[in-house]
Amino acid sequence: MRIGYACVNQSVGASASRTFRLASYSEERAAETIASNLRVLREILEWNLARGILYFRISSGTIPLASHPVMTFDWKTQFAEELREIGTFIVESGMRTNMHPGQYTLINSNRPEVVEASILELQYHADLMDLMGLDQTHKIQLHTGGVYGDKPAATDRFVAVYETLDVSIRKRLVIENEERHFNFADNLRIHERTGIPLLFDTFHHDLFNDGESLAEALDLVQPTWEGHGPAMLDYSSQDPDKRWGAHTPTIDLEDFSSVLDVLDGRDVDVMLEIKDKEKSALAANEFLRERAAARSD
DNA sequence: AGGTGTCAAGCGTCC
DNA sequence: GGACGCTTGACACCT
Repeated sequence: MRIGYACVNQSVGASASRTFRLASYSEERAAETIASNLRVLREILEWNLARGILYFRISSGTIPLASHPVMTFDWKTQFAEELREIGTFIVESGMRTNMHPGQYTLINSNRPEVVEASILELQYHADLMDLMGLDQTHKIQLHTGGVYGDKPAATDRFVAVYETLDVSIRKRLVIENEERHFNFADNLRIHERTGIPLLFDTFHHDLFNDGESLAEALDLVQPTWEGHGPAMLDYSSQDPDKRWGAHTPTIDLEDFSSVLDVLDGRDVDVMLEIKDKEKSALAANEFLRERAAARSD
C-alpha cells in the first residue's frame, strides 16, 4: 500500500503550482513559471522518495492556463526533456501519481462550451502525463459532474461524452464518488456502461451512500481496476470544528486505523486529502510500520 | 514590506 | 437574482 498526499508540500518551501494572471500572460512569463514549477515538482518527488512516500497528486496548475486559448507557448516541445526526466524518476522510484482537475471540468454540463473547455483541460492533463512517459496506472480523477435536476439524463450525458474522448484521456480517466451528487452506486452504474475504474473516496462514501458498507463497496471497486494497477482510494475524515464534509486538518489515526482494518489484504493506494499534507502522510506511514511490527510480534 | 482584493472557468444551495 | 462554498493559494496592486 502506497500512501500519498495532494499537490502541496509545506516543508520544501516552494510551490510547484505557481501561476500568473491572465492579463500578465506572455510566453516568457509562461516559460519561467513552468520551469520553476517543474523544478519544484522534482524537488518534492525527491523529498517524498527520501521519506518513503510513493504516491503523489501532481497539481493541475503545473502548467498554468494550459488549456486556455491564451496559451500559445509550446510547452510540450520546450519542456519535453524535463517532463521525461521527471517521469523517468517517478517510474524508476516505483512511485504512482494522479491528477485531479477542479470544479470547472465538467463533461456532463448541458452547456456545450463548458464541455468543450473541459475536454481541452482533460487533454492537457493526459498530455502532461504522456510526456512524462507514465503508463495508464497513473490516473486523472474527476467528479462525475452536475445533476441538473435529472440524474439519469446527467449520467447519460457523461457516458455519451466519455465515449467521444480521445483514447489518451480515456485510458487514464477515473471517476470519484462525492458527498452530494454522484455517490458510489451512481458511479458503479457508469462503470458498468463504460468500464471506467472507480476511484473510491472513503470519506465521501461515509457522507453519502446507498447503504453499502465500506467492505461491500470495496469488493465492487476492486474489479473495476483490472489492468489499471491497484485501486486508488481517497481518504479523509470530518473536521470536528467545521461544517459537514470539511476535511480534517490533520490525520485522525483512530479513524484511519478503522479504515485500515477493512483494507487489510486489499491491493490499494491511499491518497490522504488532509490539510497538513505531507505531515499526515508521514504519520500514516509511521502508523503502518508500527502496526505491521506489532502484528509480527 | 505588508495588507488586501482578485483570479479562467461551474454548479448547487440558500436566502 | 445574488452571495457563497467548494479548496486554496498566490499574484497584482496599493499603501
